[in-house]
Amino acid sequence: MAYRRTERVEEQLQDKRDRILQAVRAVVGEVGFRGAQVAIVAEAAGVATGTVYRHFPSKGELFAEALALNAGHEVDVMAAVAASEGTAAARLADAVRIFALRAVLARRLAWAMIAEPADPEVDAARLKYRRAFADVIQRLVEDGIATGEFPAQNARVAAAGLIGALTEGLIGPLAQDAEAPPDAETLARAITAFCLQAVSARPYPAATRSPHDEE
Amino acid sequence: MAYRRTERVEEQLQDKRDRILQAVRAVVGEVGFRGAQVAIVAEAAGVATGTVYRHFPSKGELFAEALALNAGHEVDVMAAVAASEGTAAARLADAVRIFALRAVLARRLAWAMIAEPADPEVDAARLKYRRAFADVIQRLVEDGIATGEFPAQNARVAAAGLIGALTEGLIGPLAQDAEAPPDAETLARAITAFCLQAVSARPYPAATRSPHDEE
DNA sequence: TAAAGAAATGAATGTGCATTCATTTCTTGT
DNA sequence: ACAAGAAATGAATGCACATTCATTTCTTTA
Repeated sequence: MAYRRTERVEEQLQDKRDRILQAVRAVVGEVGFRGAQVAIVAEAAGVATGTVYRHFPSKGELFAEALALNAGHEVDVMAAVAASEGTAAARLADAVRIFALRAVLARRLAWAMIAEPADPEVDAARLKYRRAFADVIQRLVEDGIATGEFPAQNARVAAAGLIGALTEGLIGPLAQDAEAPPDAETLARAITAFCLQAVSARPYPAATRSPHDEE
Repeated sequence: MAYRRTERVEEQLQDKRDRILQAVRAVVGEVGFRGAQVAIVAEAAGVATGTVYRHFPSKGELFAEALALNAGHEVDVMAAVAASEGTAAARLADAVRIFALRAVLARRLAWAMIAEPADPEVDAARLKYRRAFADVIQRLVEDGIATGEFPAQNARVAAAGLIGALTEGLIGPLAQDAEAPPDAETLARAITAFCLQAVSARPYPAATRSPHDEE
């Protein structure tokens, strides 16, 4: 025998893998998932097309992992904010505001991560991380309820609602082709204000009429 | 000359066009955009593949028009509810609840319309109708502010937030592959409660009340 | 009933990319 | 320095569908 996978090679391999993932991030951040074809990513990573397939089984899985990397990081950031000092309301406001701020500062990438059509694997990953974000927020809402800062409410539904409000608020402005760029701070603040208000309010006594249930 | 496009032919043509659009609706409602290929739609419409292209310039535009048809109808329904009698709060609650209810009752279709990855043309149409929904809601919020039912707030942001909350609340449950089907009524009610609370925002008197005396 | 024009047909074509794989380049132990 | 194995390469392949278009069927007027 005359070859053993040495430590050094192992590292180079890992390194190349990382570079490919980074390249996905870079390319997607520039041309979105739609424009991100494997050959382009490979070129951006300084690697041949075929090499990509020595590290990832398919385009879908590669992209899904790249998304997981980013989303995972954002979840960590949010979780860190959520774990900081202060009232639940303040921490919730910070979590939302910082998420929004970061998204607006990397528009194209954020849009791709949040909303751009992509392979099913990518969509699955998105779902998973949406849930992760929602969990962080849900805990904050529960904290707030426990301390009496927020009224009793279904924290699970509220968390989903906040995530929805957050992404919707971001997608509108983000989807524009780079024009009409609302000031990042302003946008983030407006969204934050809504989110905070949304969980702070005392629940409205459920209205129950039922006309209009047509068809 | 020996041929003139008569009234009857005109009607048959229009009719065929409509049938194709209906077929898109049916197919997408069953297998989603992903599975809806032109040949299948044509078959469902009882028409040859090529015929589709005598009525629509491309798959993307066909599907976008089909989406516009559905979304337009839903906007109308919501607008009708919004224009009915009652307080702004009650009308808002009904608008949201009925939208949610209708969506859950046609899960697959709703998911496709709201969130499934699709051609860029379809995405553009989606954006447009999201704005239409948001406009209806925005007006309700403004009404409520005017009557003092809701506190002063940025109605535009609030409307976007509600749409986001609504769709997010729906997508989670809707994205599941038909399993874990939460009771439609219950889900719709939970989402509605959140949405109403979100804009109602009577500041919660944190210090002076026990958090458990409502619910 | 025939000729002129449209509309419908669906098999064949074209395209855009992901994926493969025969060949080349690099690593390692002797 | 060499042989044995791995890893990298990128041109060639394959595939899934949208789209086309030569042919057929239908409609209309004279």
